[in-house]
Amino acid sequence: MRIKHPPEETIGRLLAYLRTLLCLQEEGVATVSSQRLAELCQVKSSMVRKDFSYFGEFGTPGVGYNVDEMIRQLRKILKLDKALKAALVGVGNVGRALLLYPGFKEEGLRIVAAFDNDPGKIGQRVNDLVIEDVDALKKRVKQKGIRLGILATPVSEAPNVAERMAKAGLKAILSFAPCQLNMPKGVRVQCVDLAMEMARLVYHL
Amino acid sequence: MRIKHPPEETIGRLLAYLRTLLCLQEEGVATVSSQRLAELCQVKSSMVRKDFSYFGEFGTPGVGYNVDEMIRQLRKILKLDKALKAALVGVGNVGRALLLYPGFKEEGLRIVAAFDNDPGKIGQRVNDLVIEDVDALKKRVKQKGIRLGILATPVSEAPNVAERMAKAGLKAILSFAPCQLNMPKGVRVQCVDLAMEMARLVYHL
DNA sequence: ATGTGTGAAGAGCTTCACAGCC
DNA sequence: GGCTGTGAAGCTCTTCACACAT
Repeated sequence: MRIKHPPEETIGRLLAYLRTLLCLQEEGVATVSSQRLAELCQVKSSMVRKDFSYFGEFGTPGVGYNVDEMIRQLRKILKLDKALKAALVGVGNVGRALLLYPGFKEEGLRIVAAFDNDPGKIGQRVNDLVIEDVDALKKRVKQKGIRLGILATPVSEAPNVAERMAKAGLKAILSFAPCQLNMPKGVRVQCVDLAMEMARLVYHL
Repeated sequence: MRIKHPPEETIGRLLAYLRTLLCLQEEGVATVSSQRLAELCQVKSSMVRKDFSYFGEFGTPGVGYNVDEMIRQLRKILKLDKALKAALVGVGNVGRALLLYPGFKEEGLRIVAAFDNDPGKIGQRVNDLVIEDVDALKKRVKQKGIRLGILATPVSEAPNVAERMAKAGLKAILSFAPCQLNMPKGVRVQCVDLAMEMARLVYHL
């Protein structure tokens, strides 16, 4: 293996495995079999082994996987082994929640700058960060070497803001605006549409 | 067609089509071809037609799809044609943002009750809603006929709270806690893991 | 001419099943 | 005995290509 690139779904599952392995580590578990890990993540054991196999051979036949080692490997594979800086644009309710969200830290992610265009918000402090004018975005991105962006403005401004973020040099954008954003090639967008997730659930009722 | 159930991916795309059709409607567009709609949603036109074909024949050869009619049909297919009530548990930063989130209304979703276990929060008003004690969850769910739940507590409490939500009679739960939740059969869980979405983006950098 | 609906082909993902290793 | 790694089979989803409708 290792020649063929893994399916996108594999990446999602590797993240789930990592989350679970961190729990096991906390409980003091030293090794885990693909079967046990699969149970905990609600997938098939062959799936776990296949997912891992895209990146190498990490297990010991007859024993399983070493928890500490596997965590290290997954962090490396998922590029979560070094801290990453992100810039947030749009400090409304969602933006504020993201600034205060504790979950990012655990994955080595830090929001190091926040922007808005509302003069009433500019200058305010949230969680050790001073909200700046969006006009300062490009400068800060360059200065701090930021590569990740989080877009949390209303839909009406999203396409416009997204373009500015791309022009500022951000290479990947996590968008909370429920709309299509067409970006220049080389800039990746991931959309989190809360109403859509909710609606998906409704469909299955 | 119509015998085979559609892939899960189709549901996600139908929601995207609906979002786009609503934009077109606002712009006063009367009809749209699968090709145009596909462009706007960044998929192939055959995909659009196939997705629709799982549920019936909605288009006119040589013309395309009537925007108003298609919106009506999609709302019906996705069960978004009647208002749905949801209960929120955990009014922290994320929970508060969700209570104030405007996007739900457009899909006919309304959060009609909010709960927390922090005595300091119980009794507070957020957006016309008084935060109640979690102990009142079951009673309110029954009383108001709520079927959807939103879980926005810290991870440490999530499994516990999820169980209470299931026992209270909620049939589907949207969880913002980054952890696996095993629910009794018949209760569906959809997890929105913000750090995971972010990490997925990092991987592709 | 233009555009839908769909069977069939193609691509991609998951599961099986077993050889090989501890 | 127990478990991993993986080719091959099986399955699902997507794309093609064309008959048919306006």
